[in-house]
Amino acid sequence: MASYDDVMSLSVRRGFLWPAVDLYGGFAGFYDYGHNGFLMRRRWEDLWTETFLGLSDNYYLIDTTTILPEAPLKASGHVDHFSDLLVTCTRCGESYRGDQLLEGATHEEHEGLTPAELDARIRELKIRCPNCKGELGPARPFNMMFPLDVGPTGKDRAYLRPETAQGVYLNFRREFEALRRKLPMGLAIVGRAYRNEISPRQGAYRMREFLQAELQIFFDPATFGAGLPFDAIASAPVRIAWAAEKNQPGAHEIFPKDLVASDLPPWYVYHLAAVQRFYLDRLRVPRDAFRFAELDEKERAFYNRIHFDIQVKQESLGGFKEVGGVHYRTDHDLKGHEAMSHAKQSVTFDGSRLIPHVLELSFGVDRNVWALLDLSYSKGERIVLRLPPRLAPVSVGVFPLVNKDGLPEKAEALHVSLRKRFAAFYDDSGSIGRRYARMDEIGTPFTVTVDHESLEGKGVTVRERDSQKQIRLTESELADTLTQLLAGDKTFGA
RNA sequence: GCGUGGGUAGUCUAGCGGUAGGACGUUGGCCUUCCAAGCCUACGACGCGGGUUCAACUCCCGCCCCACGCACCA
Repeated sequence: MASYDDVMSLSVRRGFLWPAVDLYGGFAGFYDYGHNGFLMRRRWEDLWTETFLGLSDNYYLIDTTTILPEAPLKASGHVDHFSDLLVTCTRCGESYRGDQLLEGATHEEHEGLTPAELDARIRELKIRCPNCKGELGPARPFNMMFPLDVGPTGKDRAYLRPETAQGVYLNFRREFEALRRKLPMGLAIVGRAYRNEISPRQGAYRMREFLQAELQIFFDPATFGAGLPFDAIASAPVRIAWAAEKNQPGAHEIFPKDLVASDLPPWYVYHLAAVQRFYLDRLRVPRDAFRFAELDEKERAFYNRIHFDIQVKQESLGGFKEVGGVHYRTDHDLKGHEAMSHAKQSVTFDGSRLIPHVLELSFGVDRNVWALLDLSYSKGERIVLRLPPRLAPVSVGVFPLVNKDGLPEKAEALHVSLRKRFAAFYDDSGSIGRRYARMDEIGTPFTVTVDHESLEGKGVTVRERDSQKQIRLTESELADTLTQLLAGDKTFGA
């Protein structure tokens, strides 16, 4: 059980994460990673990449610009749907979205109005503040995207990308050609995205600059399901909370075939199972702390036909919180870019001509890092970060038992040799217990101690973080055994 | 953005209109044969800006930042 302050305090103290620019009082919505946070994050990204690119031989990482001109973001719908006109009540100060006020009054859709047009309509319809009946102030544009003026004249309107996905869609045709016209084709980006959140909150949970890891899978809906090894996931139930239950704490355990029976496409269910396996098996998230939460039609974006959030239960954030999503975006994005750019996005594959559909596996990297810090945090006599070994910033700590009799020299030599294969860290400061405690706090799974017996060729001790138990290994077997322990191929003490 | 509460070393915290104290951590040393021991040593803070005052960390104003609630989160 970790409170928000527990996680943040450890993060700051041990070099994981802290508010950016705090020298100048901070900068809301922006966080910096320290040395351990960066290592842990990179290990998460590596594991993510290995897992999801591993779903197919035709899935790859690409990297695209973080600044996009206006046109593609108009095509994607972000310029119109990500920008709202806000109207503030002059009496009670409450703010409303202009289009929603008009819709409430006329039951018609109102999009693309200028601020002046909206003001005129509000006067015409005599709309008052729904909260206090006060007079409404002038409309002002609010854009969730950060606008930029590119070039010397500043006339080329551009934005920081609000999601990495568009970079993939813009490169679909190039990659389809370069990857020799095969479907399904997967293109992933791990990179930064930017949203001008109205009120950033809860540390790394809602930030204005954040990292996404997104895999866009392009496929033919007619054949995608048949090409997937559905049997491989059929026996494991998937944890689901339906839209109506999202404020309840639990989840149903539903077998894949029953999800298909409830109208989800087999290929969609297959990917839910793959995502769940990533969380439960690779990230070692406790089963009851993981679920998919369905979004109903009102909640999901207009282009998503099917949308389940990936949620992880975090004490520090007050329960199940979104860390990613599985989105069936249909052919919305490619169609939009075709219409705007006039560049054909349809392709011929297996004898049929189509604009591929897209399944997006989307993950907030910072949110995932935070969730793992939260879940790993355990506090007894001392704080222990029970990270999965793959994610720990340091894999092996190396210590001399005492600082005399040549033990430091021997331990340092061992450290130098272990460094070639592991993220190893040497420490001879303070007592041995203190050094174990320091390693526990950053989640180092194993520590090796050189003692007097080591000088006599009787090996070294290896301590396991979670059990605090020790075994003695000869120096010749040490490296291979550590490799097996870290990979989970061997159980400690066995 | 609105409301409530808050901001003192790296972390946690005491305090006062007049020299800012502690604990833990960190540094260096002594000691030490396995889990934050002990002794010595050193480093280290009043979020920012303005005002009142002989004097402001303390009172007043503005801003920034944080948590929580509301709103927002295509």
